[in-house]
Amino acid sequence: MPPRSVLPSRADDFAQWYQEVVAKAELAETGPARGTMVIRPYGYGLWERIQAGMDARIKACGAENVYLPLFIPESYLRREAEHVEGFSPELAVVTIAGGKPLEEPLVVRPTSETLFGELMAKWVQSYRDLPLLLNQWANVVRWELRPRVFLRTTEFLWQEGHTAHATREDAAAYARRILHEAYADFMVGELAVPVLLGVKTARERFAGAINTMTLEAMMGDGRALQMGTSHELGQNFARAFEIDYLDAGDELRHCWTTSWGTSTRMVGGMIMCHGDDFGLRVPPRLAHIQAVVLVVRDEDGVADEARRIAAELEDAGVRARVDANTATGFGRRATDWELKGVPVRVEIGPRDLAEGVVTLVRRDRRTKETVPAAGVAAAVADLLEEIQAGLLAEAIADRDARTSRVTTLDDAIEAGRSGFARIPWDALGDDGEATLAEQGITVRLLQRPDGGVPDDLEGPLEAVVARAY
RNA sequence: CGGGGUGUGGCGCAGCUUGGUAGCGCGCUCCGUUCGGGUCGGAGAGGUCCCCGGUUCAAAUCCGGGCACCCCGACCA
Repeated sequence: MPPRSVLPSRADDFAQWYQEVVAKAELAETGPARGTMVIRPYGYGLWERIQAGMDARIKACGAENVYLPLFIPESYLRREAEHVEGFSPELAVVTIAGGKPLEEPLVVRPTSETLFGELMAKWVQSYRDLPLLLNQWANVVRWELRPRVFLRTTEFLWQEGHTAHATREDAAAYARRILHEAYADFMVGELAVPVLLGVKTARERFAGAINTMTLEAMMGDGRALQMGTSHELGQNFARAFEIDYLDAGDELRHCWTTSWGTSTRMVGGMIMCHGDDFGLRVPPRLAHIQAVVLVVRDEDGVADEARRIAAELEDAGVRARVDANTATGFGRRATDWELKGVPVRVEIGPRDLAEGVVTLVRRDRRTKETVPAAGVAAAVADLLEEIQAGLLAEAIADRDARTSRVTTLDDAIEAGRSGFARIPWDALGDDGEATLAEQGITVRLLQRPDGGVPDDLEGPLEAVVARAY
């Protein structure tokens, strides 16, 4: 008998579906304070994998990790006019400490450009100190109007990179390097989320940046999610914080800085991109448990055999776990692992043991297959690769099926309600963008017609418009 | 801020119109049974009915005031 679906139909209410999956898969729950989130052990396991994968790529791009304070003097934020204007509505500010009103309020960091600016100004003296490539893993706070678990929480975990360069070209190249080699590489390669890369319009640009680049993914309901950003900050912060250096000709010059970030939102994006009505589908390369060996009933040494198989899987490089908790019914456990999205289940019972076989179940298609117990480790390893590639292919096909090419504003509004619409930027422009916004549709990014990331806004550009989370 | 809605065991809810011993499902504990896709039966534990005040013999229920939260719209990684 097939299990009843534990989730509401996706067509009913995707946001509700998402909340249900997050709660039932034991990833996270709402925290005690408004808009905050408690990440549960299973959810944190996924986050740790994301963090490790991203950290390795960032380091490969030459950046080093640092840790800066949580509190920022309010005056720091004021130094860059656009920056403070952009963030002031969503700041949490400490005005009392030690039982007394503070002389200067402390802002709980919403992002750390100002703090990095202050410190970089001290650390950079000469062109020999450049480029200065820094990264920080930290929590930040933004008092958003409408929080959503993983996607937009009041407090969230992220990495924020901050760099200083001698020239505009060097800064621009580095911001793009992070975009491609760290962010896109990880999201496509491990999360199996096919992101579109491009630049933001002036309207959507980061507060204080001269150029904002983005990675946009399509969720299972056709809405867009920004999975990460990389900003060129020009000399705005260098001027405000006096991040200056002496060049080889003894001339004092402002640096060119960048900042870039990705967050726990990636967990949410992964869930909403791949999840189905039976719960999560975690891409194998990301999964902290890639295969669970499920003991149907512990008779005739089934549990011992399960442990042996798990050890064999580990030897083959598969992150495996044994579920011998037979006090809980088999159906219950099977459904729980399915809900958690573990890519492969190896089920073994007395009958299998007697016949020298196991039952292999792949989560992505929910299909079962009986295979000899002898070669199961190699079979699982192969299957994981196949599932990884399959999830990406499925996500690409789904996105492309929901992407239309249009040439008029009306068609863009229509198509943007349920998916992505590509429209020549000339046909839209600032006015068209404003009209779209009234309909709840935004320009997610601008691209070259061939999908490339533009270096400037000259020449032909295509806008991708959609509803966003 | 605008528009809707809800506060009742851990979670999800009914009861309120028409006042009269506080209930149901899930979860939890114990016993038995079942175990190859969320077994079944039985016995239990667990509640200031959001808060304050009023009406009444009697308030989860009616009246007044307050508080909190959720959903939809504008914001964001």
